[in-house]
Amino acid sequence: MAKRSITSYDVAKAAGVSQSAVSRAFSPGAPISKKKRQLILNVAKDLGYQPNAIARSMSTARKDTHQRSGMVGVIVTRLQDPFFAQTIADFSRLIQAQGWQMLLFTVDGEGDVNTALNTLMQYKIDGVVILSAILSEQMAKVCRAQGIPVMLYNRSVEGLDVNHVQIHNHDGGRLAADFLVEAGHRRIAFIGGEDGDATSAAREAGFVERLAEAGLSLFSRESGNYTFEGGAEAALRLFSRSERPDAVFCASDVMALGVMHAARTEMGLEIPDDFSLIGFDDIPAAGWPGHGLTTIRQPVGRMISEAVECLVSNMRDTSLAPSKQRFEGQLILRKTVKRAQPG
Amino acid sequence: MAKRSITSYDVAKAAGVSQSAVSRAFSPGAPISKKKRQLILNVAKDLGYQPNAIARSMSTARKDTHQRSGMVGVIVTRLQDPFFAQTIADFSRLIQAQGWQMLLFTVDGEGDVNTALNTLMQYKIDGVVILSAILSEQMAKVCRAQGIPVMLYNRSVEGLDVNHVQIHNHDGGRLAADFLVEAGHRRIAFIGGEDGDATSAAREAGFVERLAEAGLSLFSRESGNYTFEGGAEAALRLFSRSERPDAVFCASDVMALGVMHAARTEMGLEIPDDFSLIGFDDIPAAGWPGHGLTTIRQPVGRMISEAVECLVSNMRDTSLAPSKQRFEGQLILRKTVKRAQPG
DNA sequence: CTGAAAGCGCTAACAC
DNA sequence: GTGTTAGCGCTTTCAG
Repeated sequence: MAKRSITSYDVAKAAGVSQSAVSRAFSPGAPISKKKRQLILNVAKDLGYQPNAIARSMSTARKDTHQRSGMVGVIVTRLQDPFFAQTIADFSRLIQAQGWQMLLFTVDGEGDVNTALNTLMQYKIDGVVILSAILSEQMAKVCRAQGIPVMLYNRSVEGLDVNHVQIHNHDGGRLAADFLVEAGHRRIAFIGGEDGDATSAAREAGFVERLAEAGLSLFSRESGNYTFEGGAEAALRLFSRSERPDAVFCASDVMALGVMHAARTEMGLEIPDDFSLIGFDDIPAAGWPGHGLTTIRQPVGRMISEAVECLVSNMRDTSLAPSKQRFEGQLILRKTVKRAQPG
Repeated sequence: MAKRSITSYDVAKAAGVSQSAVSRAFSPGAPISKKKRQLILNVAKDLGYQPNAIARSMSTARKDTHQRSGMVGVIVTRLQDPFFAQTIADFSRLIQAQGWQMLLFTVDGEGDVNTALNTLMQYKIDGVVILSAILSEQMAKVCRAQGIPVMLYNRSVEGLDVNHVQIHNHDGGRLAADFLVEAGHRRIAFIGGEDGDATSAAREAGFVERLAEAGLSLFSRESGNYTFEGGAEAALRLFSRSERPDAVFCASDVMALGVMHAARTEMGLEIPDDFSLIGFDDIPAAGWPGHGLTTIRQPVGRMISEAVECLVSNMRDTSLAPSKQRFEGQLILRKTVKRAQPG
């Protein structure tokens, strides 16, 4: 039932000027006298006029540079995960500050990314960031063809020429192993995320590599599906065997906290007295005093601003070459690792 | 540098049909023969053509029903908060399933809501949901005038004729008080969210009301700013006085967990032996075994589907009257409340 | 069922 | 500076 909304023509008529004058009044730097602009702005405010971003985007489509909609697409899995929630929150603030809107798409599996991307592209987004999901070579090509910069966050794809920023997962795994080995642990277990997940696999590979250098191999391994419950269940399995690990490294903090809670509450085990525990990410809950989880921190703030900065410059100048940034994880010492008892 | 993207004209030419045929091929139910549609769809796929949602939205603007952009705006504060993260995650999935896209706007203070709404309206969103923030009467009027349905989630505004779904905060507060009183507690404290926050105030009011019926008044109160750290600090203040509470009710789980961790780790207090604790929301971490936080659960799943359903029907038929839904919180018994020691 | 043509609201040449 | 005009890509009458 809504009546037709107010257009620049309505304002023009009311202000006694041409429609293009109204357009100019709303375009910073357009050739128009101060006085006339002010008049138009006033009339516009009275009428409650706001330029139609959709129409604006339509008409700028003409330029050879691709259509600027002012929207960037964001594709994300597991938004309810604290790590991603934080990431999205930060990203949202920064991209807004740069004058872009965020079109958010939640996907369940990695396969949905293509669909998501297709849908987003129909909205003529100026760029897209993909959180922890993979981009098919074919879609990468499509994006390039359309001049849409892509930012892969927390994931990289071999041989794909797109921007990415991510933590150095392999090194992070090494860091964890190094610390555990130096602390004298010998029966070291690993709990990974979803099976086949590249991030988890890279953390594991680095971890195992460093273990091998110390003459050790993985004592046991489980999958925890990147969830609290998954971590807890993995712990139960790990410690139900006759031979128990003396240290556990988890591919994410959420899983590590699952291990911790299960250990204390369901298995009557003390951390770090009965075994040492290391996580990955450094989510807020890891630092809660009662948890004190030792972990590998991802510098989320710096990573996100790098990602935004990079994406923005690519959107402003689509001819820029993709940049690939890797950040080093930092070992955060808290209370869940101690020197192994000899024997 | 991107070349002009593929339009319906390109497809028309390649398929040897008119442009309008292409349009019809992509509009379900449009008058076109099966054979021709199939041909066009094939050609389109070969060319990598996808209809331009922006342009589509432009041209449908003509109808007297308001412009359908296929986007709904979402305005949110504190996205990093687990409760909101869960809410957004659920909302995102449901609204996508209904065929809408989500334009997400993060605001810092309540004052920014107007700005956010204005920006979103420039994108001609079909509807908007506002999470835990207030809507000015003036903006409500503007939305109505433009035929944009508004859904207030987790907040209501007296005398404003817009949709809302929320938890019954007052009753939730009563529930908490009732349980504590029945358990024999007498020195009962409250930790609120941000000062002046209506949600927290309503929970407190219900809480205090039930206390009064038992002949009690609030033993003490603090503000915890809806954060973990705020809750922890509030606890420190609460227990540094000579007279200590025997029970604490927090306006949110995050704050309650702050209290719990501070109590155990920094104050050497046991829960529930030294005092009882109740939270509000029932976020995932509340149920973690080591926490076992007794709390008032918000049925997020049901609330969100109600919100989406309501918003969607309002978007499909803008003449619908606003609906106001209130859900009852549910007391979840876990391990942080016990009968008070006599004396 | 089909093609031609008229817009949706705006920006950006283009003349004055 | 300013008004006029031609599109941006699409949907939807309107004739046939």
